[in-house]
Amino acid sequence: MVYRRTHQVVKRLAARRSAILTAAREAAAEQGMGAVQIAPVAVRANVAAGTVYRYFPSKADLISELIAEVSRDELAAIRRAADAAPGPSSALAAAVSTVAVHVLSQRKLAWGILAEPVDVDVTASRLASRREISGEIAARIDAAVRAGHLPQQDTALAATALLGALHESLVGPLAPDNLDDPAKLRDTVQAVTLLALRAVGVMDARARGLVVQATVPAKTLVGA
Amino acid sequence: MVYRRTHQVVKRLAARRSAILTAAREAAAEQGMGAVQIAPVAVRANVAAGTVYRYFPSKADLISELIAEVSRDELAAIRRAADAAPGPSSALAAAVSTVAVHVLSQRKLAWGILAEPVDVDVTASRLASRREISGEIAARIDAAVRAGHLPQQDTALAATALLGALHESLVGPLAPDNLDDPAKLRDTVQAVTLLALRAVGVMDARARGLVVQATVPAKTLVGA
DNA sequence: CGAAAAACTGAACACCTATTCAGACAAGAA
DNA sequence: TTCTTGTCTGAATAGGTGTTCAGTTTTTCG
Repeated sequence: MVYRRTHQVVKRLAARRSAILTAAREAAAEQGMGAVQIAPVAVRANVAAGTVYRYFPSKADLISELIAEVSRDELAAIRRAADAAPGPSSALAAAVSTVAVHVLSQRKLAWGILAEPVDVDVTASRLASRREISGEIAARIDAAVRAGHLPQQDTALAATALLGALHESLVGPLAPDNLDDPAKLRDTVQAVTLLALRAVGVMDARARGLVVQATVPAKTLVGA
Repeated sequence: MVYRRTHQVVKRLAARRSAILTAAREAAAEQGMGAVQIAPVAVRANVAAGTVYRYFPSKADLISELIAEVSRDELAAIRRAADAAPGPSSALAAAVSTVAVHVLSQRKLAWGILAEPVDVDVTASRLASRREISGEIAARIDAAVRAGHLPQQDTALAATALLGALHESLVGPLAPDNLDDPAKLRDTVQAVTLLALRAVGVMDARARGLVVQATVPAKTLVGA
């Protein structure tokens, strides 16, 4: 008489949950956060509207989890890129240009995660997301400072400022608009990376070198 | 039989319009854009809800005008500060630290104007506001470049990035929270101004000097 | 003053989408 | 198979706020 979830059911439940999240992510990536509405997302995920509520207590929770998921992916990418760099300064350069490239390649999604007005309260998860990414950048700046490559500074403030600069200039309302051209995109990534590195105190000449180093692998990856 | 507006009436109408805008601005400054709702604003301005619609076609128009108004004030302050500076580099420093001080002294309002989620569409006026301010900063960067104080660069992109850095680090969700302490506030303004100047290519040592110069008048003004 | 025009009022309306829930359906145990 | 528990459905509900508009007050002018 005890009803126990069979393995098959557990798998189906997980798949559904994931399908809903994916549907939400796709909607956000295609049309922005505004398009993440329960009914359309449910249709996209092949479930009824009510079903969504068996997996997420509320729309706010759904979006929060979406934000957390994207944020995890982003953080992992940043770490991978930075850890592969030869030293602290180029690790910082790699981290920054990774953020730039990612943000640019998913502009709608990035804007949605970061700043797009949403009708439900997602401040907490947005805050958490920023904390994670900013913390990682701060750690990289700190490493470069400790290595004597950068002047002493408030690394948390600097990291936040860098991210603000990247976001506003790349996905903000004043962002350049012809970034579909790969060459233009690369130039823009290099330009903002250069600004970021100089901001924390890398000398102009050295910064230019780091930027090129950090961008080349990105290019080859895209080409591969 | 032709009804013509008497001078007195014209004045009263203008006063009402202004009262409504002021009410909206106060609400935004105290509790954020979310508090700018027709009914409460009407109460604050001592009119009925319906009356608001005799002055503004829609809530979106009301908020748009609020944004434009604040933006005009801001732009004027930036120009004043920059024009009073002795040279292009210190004009840039003055412009940047003016933005920083203003944003910090009206944090809720700034956040509302810049990035707070609003239920109506205000993208157009936010865009215009950003364009104005960013254009002004870009012009100042350009002047410094032409004077040979800064390396050649995409000044529009740089200006946008600088503003993003200021906003995110000063009124974003990760902004430091104990900025009511004047000393801490001054340090923060100086820190972000320093980041901004270095970002566009000012040498560290020179940047530090400019920052101090640009911040001292601000301090004395506050004290006056 | 009295008529006409404008301005104002505020309660009622409209709209939109998240959320609910009673009934239908599927899956496990006996 | 049959009973029970779990899951799904989707139409109906709920709640909140921008907007309207018929009626009231104020203003102009002969």
